[in-house]
Amino acid sequence: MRTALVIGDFARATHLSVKTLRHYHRVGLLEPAEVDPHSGYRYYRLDQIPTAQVIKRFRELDMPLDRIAAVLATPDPAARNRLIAEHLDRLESELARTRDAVRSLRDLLAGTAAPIQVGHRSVPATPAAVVRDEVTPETALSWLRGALGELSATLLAQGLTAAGPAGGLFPDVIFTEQRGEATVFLPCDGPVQPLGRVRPDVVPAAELATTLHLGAHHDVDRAYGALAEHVTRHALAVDGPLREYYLVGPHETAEESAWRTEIGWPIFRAR
Amino acid sequence: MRTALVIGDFARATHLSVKTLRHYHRVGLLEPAEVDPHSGYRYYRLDQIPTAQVIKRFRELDMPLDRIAAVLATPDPAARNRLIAEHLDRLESELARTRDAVRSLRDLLAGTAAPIQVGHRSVPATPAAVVRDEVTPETALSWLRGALGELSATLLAQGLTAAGPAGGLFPDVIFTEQRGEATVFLPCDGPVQPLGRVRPDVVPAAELATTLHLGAHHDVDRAYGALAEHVTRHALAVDGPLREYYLVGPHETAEESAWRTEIGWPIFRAR
DNA sequence: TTGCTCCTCACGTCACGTGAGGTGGC
DNA sequence: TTGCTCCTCACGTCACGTGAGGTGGC
Repeated sequence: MRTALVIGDFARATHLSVKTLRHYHRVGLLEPAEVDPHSGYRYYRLDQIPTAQVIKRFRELDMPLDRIAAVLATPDPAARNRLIAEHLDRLESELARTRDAVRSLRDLLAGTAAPIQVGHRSVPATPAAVVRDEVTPETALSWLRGALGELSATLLAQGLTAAGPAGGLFPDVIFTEQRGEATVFLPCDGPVQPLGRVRPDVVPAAELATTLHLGAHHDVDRAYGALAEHVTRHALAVDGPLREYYLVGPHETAEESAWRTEIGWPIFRAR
Repeated sequence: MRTALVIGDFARATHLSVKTLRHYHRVGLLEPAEVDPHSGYRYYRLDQIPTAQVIKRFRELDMPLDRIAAVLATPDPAARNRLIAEHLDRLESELARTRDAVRSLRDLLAGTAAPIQVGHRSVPATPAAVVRDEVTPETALSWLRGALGELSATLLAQGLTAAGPAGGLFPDVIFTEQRGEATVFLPCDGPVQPLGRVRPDVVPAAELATTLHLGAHHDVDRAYGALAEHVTRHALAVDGPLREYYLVGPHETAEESAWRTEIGWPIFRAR
């Protein structure tokens, strides 16, 4: 009992604030070794200091409290390391995103970005293999990567050939509501058999205002902005999903700077 | 009027959600060009798209909304760039912090960190030049840097010589309440004249449990934990500010890995 | 006229911090 | 006994998201 620490002592020992320690108790992340049932005083043991330090490190890495709890509750070191590695991966991709955002911000502010060319194009109805799923803007990119991979693999397995570049359909609600049902498709020269998430379907014909976006996908909003401006200025707006064609995409190369994406915005039929 | 966009169109054009746009209106960050007084409908102009894109980029860099508003309200490009550079600096130091935390976490989990040696030491009352300020754990390090610089410069200017390593006094409340009045001191061989934040004072004598912390300051909590454990286990605890001596510190080298800090925890007089 | 889009309002989320008002331990 | 430390409870912060209930525009 002489080695029990009241909350203030434990705060000094761990550099976690008293408020934080109470919060961790409330949510069950770090329970005091003993709580006086009368006074409510929390008592911590010395051997809880290392646990508190580990929690503190995870928080410095912005790991959510429930994930920290999950890590601490995982006794198997391999499974535990997997959870940690996952988080470090997430951190790293966030870091990459930050780097991209810095570069993109510099471009925007410097006004050095190339002006965006808008053209018009008619696409016919096209038989294709498709994957359809509920996505959010954050999950969209990795979902796209996986779905494109699955489509290519399925066509290959069924002896079919791609009859054009892969593409995607994104209904408005994805942008206004931050989630909705997106479609990726890969046109093919014969009917695909349903397998996994892959289904046969026909991508509808469309009249599109288009622009070509070069490089990584994270700053396509400039292309979208340019199309929106064009379509509005010329009073061409019409309902329908936004469309992307992956001329060079994640299924061809991991080198994002080499990607070429055609963005299409639905418009009135030109003639 | 034909070029006005309702909120959903503007969301599609900018990839900001409708909820987000309403929020930005509420807080005054991005006001619609027009609001119908009857229906409350928000109308945006095409030339607001670039502004929205800039805001989006800043948000991807986690800049707080009020700072973004400040940047947008700053017409002078130089002042504007200063605000942005400031934020990028903050980002960078956070990045460094993250890297440190990853390394430190690995050490903790691997258990490869060297065991921490605790000793006892008696320090006499010492005349010194001091700077005292309200600090929080986050601001502590940069405050320390500045105050140490000011102390060295002031002694030099007054023809005085440091009579020992610089140090700091940190009362309990800084750790339990996340803020409090800290003191940095630099012992000197004569009475310093008050100048700037610098005052003469006497650093009180103390009996200390001590340990030597090598390297950057961010993982001193391991040293604190070890001292807390030692002091508790041997029932030596006594009230008083925690103490640090910067044997090699930020005023000598910017290379954090070279820093040597003695951490002192007040204890009962040994004899 | 239908139904889609827009509106407001109140509340939720996450990880705490703030502060009031009060009790307990040495 | 004093005063410091502890307690709970309710509310605030930040940047939105959720969802109910209702109106407006084409």
